[in-house]
Amino acid sequence: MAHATIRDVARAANVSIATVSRALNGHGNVRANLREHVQSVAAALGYVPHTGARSLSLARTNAIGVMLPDLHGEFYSEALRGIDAEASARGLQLLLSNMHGDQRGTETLRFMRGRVDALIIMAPDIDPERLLAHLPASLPTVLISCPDVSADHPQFRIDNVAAADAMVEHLVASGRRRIVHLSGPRGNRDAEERIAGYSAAMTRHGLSPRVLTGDFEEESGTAAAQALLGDTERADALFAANDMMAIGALVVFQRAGLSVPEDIAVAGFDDIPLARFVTPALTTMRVGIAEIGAEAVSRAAAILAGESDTEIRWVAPQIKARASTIGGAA
Amino acid sequence: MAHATIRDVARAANVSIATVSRALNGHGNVRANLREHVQSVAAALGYVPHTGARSLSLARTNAIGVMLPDLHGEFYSEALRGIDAEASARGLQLLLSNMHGDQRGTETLRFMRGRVDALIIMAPDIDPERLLAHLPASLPTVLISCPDVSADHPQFRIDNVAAADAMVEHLVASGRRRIVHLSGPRGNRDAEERIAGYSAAMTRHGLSPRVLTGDFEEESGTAAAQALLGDTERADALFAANDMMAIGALVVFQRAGLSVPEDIAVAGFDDIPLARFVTPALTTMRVGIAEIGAEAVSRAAAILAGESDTEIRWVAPQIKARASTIGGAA
DNA sequence: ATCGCAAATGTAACCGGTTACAGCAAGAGC
DNA sequence: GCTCTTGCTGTAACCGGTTACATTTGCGAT
Repeated sequence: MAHATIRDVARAANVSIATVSRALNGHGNVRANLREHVQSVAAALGYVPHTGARSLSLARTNAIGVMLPDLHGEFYSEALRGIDAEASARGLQLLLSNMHGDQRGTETLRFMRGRVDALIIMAPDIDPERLLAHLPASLPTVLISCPDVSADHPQFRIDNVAAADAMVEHLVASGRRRIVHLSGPRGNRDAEERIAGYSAAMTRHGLSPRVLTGDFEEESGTAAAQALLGDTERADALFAANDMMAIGALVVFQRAGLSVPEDIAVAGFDDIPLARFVTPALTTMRVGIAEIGAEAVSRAAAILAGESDTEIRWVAPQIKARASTIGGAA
Repeated sequence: MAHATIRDVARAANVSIATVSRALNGHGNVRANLREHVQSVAAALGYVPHTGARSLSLARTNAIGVMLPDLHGEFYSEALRGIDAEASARGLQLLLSNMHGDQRGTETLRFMRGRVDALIIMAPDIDPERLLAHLPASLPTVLISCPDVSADHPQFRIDNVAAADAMVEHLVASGRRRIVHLSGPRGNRDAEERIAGYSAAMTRHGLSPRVLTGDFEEESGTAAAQALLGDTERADALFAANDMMAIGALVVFQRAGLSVPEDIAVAGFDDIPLARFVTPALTTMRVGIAEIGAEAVSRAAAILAGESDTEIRWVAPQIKARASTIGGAA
């Protein structure tokens, strides 16, 4: 049996649809016993309002669209967790759409029009023109770690340059010299900035930068570590641009009989939950992506409430120095 | 500026809204050059169809509602990842709604009516009457690990009893006798069934069951391990009802100077990605929740395509014996 | 030029709600 | 008893699309 509509309720209760709407939405100007009658009829029919229709006439959906690259690995899952926590606290639903690496993904943004009140986009490796072309005109949109496409949108930007620089400082301070960087994919904003910060710090210390290119997946950490094992003069530190690559490398080093951090230090980036649990615990830069996600929802909600916000909010990652870089497992 | 509507396009192109609709949706019966004209006008105006309105008249949303307990910990994140992968492969969007432990969460199901074509519900600790009361009548709904409320819905059920039994067998086979079970919260279906399987196997071997009650969170693993450390005759194996509790306990044991698995074996349940990475790697039961999530989407899609499906599909977890229970770190 | 028919286009109803405005009844004030 | 308010209820327009059906157009055949 199909769902009952407001007209079915009106007919069964012998009132007009306007009255049903008012009675069920608590609009005050309905006689008390009539209101109760309508409510009981609605309950008896198992009436549930059609949210789609409702939001069409209200021009309000109580939903936020979320666009992420993918859900692989803990990083974006953590982001989504933070978004979700804040959204449900505010009674908002989430409409999810992942780009899965392919640039076509932006087109799914079109399908969000009319279904959401605001948008949260996290897309570090999207083509700027593409993003700009698909960015909806009349929808509050919070950008997290996206290319610079507009000064009109509230943004979160991670200070990758300073953070990567700080990580090199940490490694140099603990006596490392041959520090290799395993980067994320070219074209990814976070990846490029981390390379820049790494290179600047290396150069400042008179060390020569060496960058291997990875793709943020565990396997590319595995591959990079195997490559390093073959070197005649082996690196004494590997700084990976995210935690999963660092962990992939860590496992390979240990399996090859090297001890971490004595033979080689390993550091990551992001501080995903997993980082604390590997042995030795992984040194990394804490980004706090779940908190950023939650805050993004708050900013979107504030804009919906009428505030204006075009601020670029900078996030400064914090170093988490753990056993994978600081020797003497004291 | 507000978004352009189909009427704006029609006016600007000097045609009727019907023609615009047909031209943009590729309905064939539009003169070729008129179609192009309409398309260029639409592009010039930055017209994007209002998906909400579209799905109201089509009675089709191309979205699936997903209801999970929460996104804490990797288990449900993995489930969502599987669901998401299959959904985007099929061009479906996901509308997310978490219950966050409180039973009120089911009410958010109401807000899904009219917004989604089908529903996937994973709710091992929901009150059956509540679930039944809020289960929408006319929406394909796939249940994963839910209480028995209906024979009319496609379901996935995890064979927790057999799996917990098998884990006890594994521990007994490796010489353990004082095997303690750290359960999930009372009222949670998975938790109760794992207790049952554990108890049955223990009794069969003439061993006395001992169950500590946890809540599936890491902290309750920590607490349980601390409690066990105080025992005079200490347990020689801890079988936790999920991986996070097992890992919490593992850390405490090691910090207290015990060696795992020599002094005490530790086993979990779920095989979350993290389980492979702790040291020693965690023995666990692989549920394959991401695959289940993906399959749930496929079943929902099949029902939407007209198939009928009221099958209860049983999932048999596979044991992953790793170093946390099998001695001799060979 | 006229007719017939197929193809293209327009008109209007519909999806399921909300709400401005109109209508109506009852009570207050004279 | 009559008018004026006040407050409840109903009618109908609207949100932005789709599409059945009616109408117009274009073209070939006569």
